[in-house]
Amino acid sequence: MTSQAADGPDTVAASRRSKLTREREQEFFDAVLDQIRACGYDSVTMEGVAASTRCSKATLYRQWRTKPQFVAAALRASRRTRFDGIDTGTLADDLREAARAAGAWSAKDTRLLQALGHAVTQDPELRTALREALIDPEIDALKQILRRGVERGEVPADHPALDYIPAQIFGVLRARPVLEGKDADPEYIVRFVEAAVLPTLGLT
Amino acid sequence: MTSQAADGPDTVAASRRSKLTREREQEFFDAVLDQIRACGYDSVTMEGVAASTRCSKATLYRQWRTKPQFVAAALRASRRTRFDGIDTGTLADDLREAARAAGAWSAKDTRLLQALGHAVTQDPELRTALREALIDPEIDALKQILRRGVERGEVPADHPALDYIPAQIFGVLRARPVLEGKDADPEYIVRFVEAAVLPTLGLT
DNA sequence: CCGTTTCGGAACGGGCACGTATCGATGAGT
DNA sequence: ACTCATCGATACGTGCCCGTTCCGAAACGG
Repeated sequence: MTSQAADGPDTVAASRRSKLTREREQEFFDAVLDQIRACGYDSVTMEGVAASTRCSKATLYRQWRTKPQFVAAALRASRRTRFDGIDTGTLADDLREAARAAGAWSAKDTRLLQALGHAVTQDPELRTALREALIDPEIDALKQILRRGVERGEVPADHPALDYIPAQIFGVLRARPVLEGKDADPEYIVRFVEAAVLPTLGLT
Repeated sequence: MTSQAADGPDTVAASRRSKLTREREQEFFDAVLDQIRACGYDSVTMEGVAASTRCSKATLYRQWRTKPQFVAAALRASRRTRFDGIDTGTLADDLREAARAAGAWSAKDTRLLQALGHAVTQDPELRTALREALIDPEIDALKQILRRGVERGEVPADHPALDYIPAQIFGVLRARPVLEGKDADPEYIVRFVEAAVLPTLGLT
């Protein structure tokens, strides 16, 4: 009893219209995202997710009306701040740190982005869910890093390359698997920042 | 008669095991690539292609055994050198020219790349067809531009940023639609090259 | 000019996945 | 201890698409 209450008293008391625990729900989300990474969005089936989590298809449809809504919920639940809260004091080190985080970040989420890349253009809800889960938080964090650098006077506010830096890092991250067939590891992306981004900004 | 012979006498005389003309074949290819851009790879159906080109499904299956093989053939047929043969004499202008070409290039082929992005990880034949049709030719042309610049002494051969330039341009090209929701037009990508790439290489 | 071949059209069998409905079992709340 | 909602399992109806097959019609080729 006491051990079960460790989940948090109000967690259960709070309006849970379902008997599924949060952990159980997260199993469904992990399963569907894993299958999307492996087989692509279209090839993922509710039946497959139900089978791999040993739950009933009916259960999934009771909680989420349809497959896109289910996937969107999974994305929203996996929303995490990954390289947020970086603040070393200098722009160069902040960017290096962000690059390192992005490199570690890359492997799984790049796959997810790739697999959802086209599905997202069809379903608006899926689109916003993906943006809010994987894209906007990181881009915003990056922009904040840059803004702090500008405020410290490390780089002029109207530096023409500033606007392109998020697209550059995101782009290179996603381009390497296509061009070289390897995932973009931290070493690769840090080296890129030091070789291309920092010199452009006049740092180092 | 004479006007029909304008197709080329040997074009017909050459071993065409099929009654389909090259132009007719290209209609099929254009149709399937258009549908892929519009609906994604998985959603494309042989029935849809047959209907939109007013041919029989049987005809498609007579020429190509299966859907991936058909799409791969379409990709191989659409293989074109886009920004090849650029040679202005200076590295900076070559890169500007390549950027302009890439910007015009982008709209349709970025969509195709996006739509095929995941399907390609499943089917090796599709993968090589896509690489040979859309990726390798452009990357090779870009590398040649850079190599000529090195040979002219405009940039040191061991410049650390050199290796990243193809990935940068490709990456930024594909990143903008995701981050900003607009296609990367020539103006955008040329501005990027001038703001970020050229300064990094020490070219003003 | 006539046989042969491939064309376009249509129907078919098979499989698969969506989303629904039914049914006993189980666990929570009173 | 009893009730009731939700669980997992399963079966079902529907629609879609693959790949095949059959059928005239039309176009080559000799």
